[in-house]
Amino acid sequence: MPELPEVETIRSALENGGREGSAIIGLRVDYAELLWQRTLAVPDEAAFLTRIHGQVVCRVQRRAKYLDICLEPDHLLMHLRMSGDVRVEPHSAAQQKHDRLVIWFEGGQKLVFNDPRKFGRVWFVQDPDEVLLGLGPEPLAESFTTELFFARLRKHNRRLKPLLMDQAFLAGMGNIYTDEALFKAKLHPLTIASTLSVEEAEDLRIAIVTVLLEGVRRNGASIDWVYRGGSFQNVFQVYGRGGEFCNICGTPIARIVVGQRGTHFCPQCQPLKLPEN
DNA sequence: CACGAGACCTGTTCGC
DNA sequence: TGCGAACAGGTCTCGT
Repeated sequence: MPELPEVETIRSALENGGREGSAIIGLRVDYAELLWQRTLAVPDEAAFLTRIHGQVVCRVQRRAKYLDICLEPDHLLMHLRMSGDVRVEPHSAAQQKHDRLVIWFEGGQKLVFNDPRKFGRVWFVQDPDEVLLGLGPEPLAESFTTELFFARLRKHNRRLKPLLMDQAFLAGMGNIYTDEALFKAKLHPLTIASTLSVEEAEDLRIAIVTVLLEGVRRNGASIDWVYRGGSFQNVFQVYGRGGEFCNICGTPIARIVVGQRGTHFCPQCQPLKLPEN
């Protein structure tokens, strides 16, 4: 479930409390319980368990798809990868299948990292930059301007779909929002980035921001058994709609594989413009 | 530099 | 109904 809007939805719930009253600001860590070793990337388990005891949550931030739970003085960074999820519940709640890490707070609450596929990772570090340094621009930041985006696009002779999902190029886009943004910008996923005009770069930047903000507004997308109560899936234009008809022109939505990822687009609305000469 | 394949994992859905 | 194949919100590493 986790692209930028889904992670932002979780961040917001941890900071402000969702309808489940899941805010954790101000809570003090009693102890942590690591249920699957590989979930903790760094440091080693012993150091982690010792050092996190007594630390207090002061805020919860997000950078791209990373959740940054700011403790005093360290940071607990989480990446949900394909199937990770976070819950806040009373100590009395039963452990669930696929729970990988539990942070027990004083006062009766606990934070649980659950992840069926075990791809998710948690880092406990003093400086978040140790983990986040290689990330590209944050698409929802003021600094993500058309000028910046166009300049970066021009440097790559790569296809738009994999490039937009490259976290070093742009941080936070995943398979769903990339397909939806390319549809909104009327650009074929195989378009070579360096061939875009400034106008096309502007359209694409606006499409990316629009789609991400709509995702955040709808609390993300919920699909299949990985559910968090979002509703963005109800307004998908192309993602997961291969064979169905385009809402704009009625042409059947195509599904191809690009960079090992299912890629959905409308062949009519998003024609592939071959390079002149 | 750009790209494909394979790893890492479990669960659900599809096709015969 | 059953059973294996295909596929899933992500990222990393290796070989070409």
